[in-house]
Amino acid sequence: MGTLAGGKLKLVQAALRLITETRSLTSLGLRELAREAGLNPNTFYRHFRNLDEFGLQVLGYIAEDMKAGVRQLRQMADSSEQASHDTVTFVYHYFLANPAATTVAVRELHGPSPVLRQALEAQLNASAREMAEDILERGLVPGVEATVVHEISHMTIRYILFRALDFIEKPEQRERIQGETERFINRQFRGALIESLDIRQIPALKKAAGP
Amino acid sequence: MGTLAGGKLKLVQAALRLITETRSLTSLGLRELAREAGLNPNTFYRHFRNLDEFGLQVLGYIAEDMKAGVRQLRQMADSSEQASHDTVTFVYHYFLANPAATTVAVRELHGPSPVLRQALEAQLNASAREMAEDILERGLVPGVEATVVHEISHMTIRYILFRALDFIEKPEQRERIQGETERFINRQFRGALIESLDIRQIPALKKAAGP
DNA sequence: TGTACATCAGTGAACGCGCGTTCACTGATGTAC
DNA sequence: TGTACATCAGTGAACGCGCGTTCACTGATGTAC
Repeated sequence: MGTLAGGKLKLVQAALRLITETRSLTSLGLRELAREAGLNPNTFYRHFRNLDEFGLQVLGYIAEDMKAGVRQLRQMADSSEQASHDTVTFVYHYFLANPAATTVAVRELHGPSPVLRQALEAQLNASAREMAEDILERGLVPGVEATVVHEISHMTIRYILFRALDFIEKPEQRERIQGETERFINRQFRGALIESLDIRQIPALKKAAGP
Repeated sequence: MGTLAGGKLKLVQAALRLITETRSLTSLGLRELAREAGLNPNTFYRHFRNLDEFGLQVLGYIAEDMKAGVRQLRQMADSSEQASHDTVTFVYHYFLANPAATTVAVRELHGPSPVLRQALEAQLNASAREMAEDILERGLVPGVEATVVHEISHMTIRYILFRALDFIEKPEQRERIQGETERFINRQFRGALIESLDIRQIPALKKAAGP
């Protein structure tokens, strides 16, 4: 929030309240938002020029919140071996605590508004970069090139995000989803490790993994 | 198509024409569809009870089409080492040739209609199962357990799908996206291969990959 | 082969509704002198 | 410290529009006897 106050804040919060399992940010109407915020429809125009501008503000609000989450994450997970487990646990708990923000991100990343898509993409890329730099600084995966770490981070961020909806909506599958996500990450990095080695050092892999 | 004819077919085709970069299946209106199909709005009700039922029919239409594509895919890619490259090439070319169908799938998989989400999920699961069985029958990844092959297939299908939109919309990035997808698949299977080995056989991996 | 009837795709007019947007207005808060 | 004015968030009424839906009707095709 920070810079947001008064009616502006009320409208943004109304959006987060209205976004549920079956609603996306883009589908919210001006009158609907004003109603939920307890304001006159016209008041919307005092703060935003149109619904696209409003969407961007909501995204900004969410991004700020997520950055705080990431900063918090950086301080824990100091054991190398448990890093992926801890990270995944943390991120999914964050999603669970912020279902509206998460739903917005998932829906709009492939949604119909190019403006919002682009803004979200930029935010995800920033998160991926941060994650990669963190991994590199800590030396969590020695032997894997920096560009590859960045590529895998990029994939991982997106993978986690698009499993987040199921994680939120289907409690009975949470354990399974979390396990799959951890295996996903570990396989990516281990697979990358092999790529970087001279494969002929490892007889058992020769046949299957190719040159 | 097959069972579809006349006005029913016209409406479904109108939907595929209307779905572009900025429109999703759920966002189409009854009057809009009828207009595009050159029919009276009421004619819609002669064929569908409501828009949800219509959406399911469109999904069915698309699924039939995709199944034909998969059957075609099964007949090629007989070289083990080139399997992932060939498959990825084929699938992305299919997406490029059917942009509307692809866009529908991506958007609605995380879209606002639970009915459509569930239907799409079932179709993706079926595709993943088929892919896994194909890999197992051909013995493309010896040493990886069947359940793991299924899990990776499941992930791969989703990964490819959600990169499909970028692939379609950003021609200058196609080569990069395809390369990343191939590396994604190879890393998954190679990572899985290591998991299944006794890690102490491979000194170079000991430190990094953990117990 | 002809007649009577049912089925079915499609039409045109009309409905009530919620939407985004505009206009003129109010009252509170801040600023200049 | 007081007065005059500008700025700003919020209001209420009204607009035109496209939407989903209903009704009564038409004409073609299929079916029974």
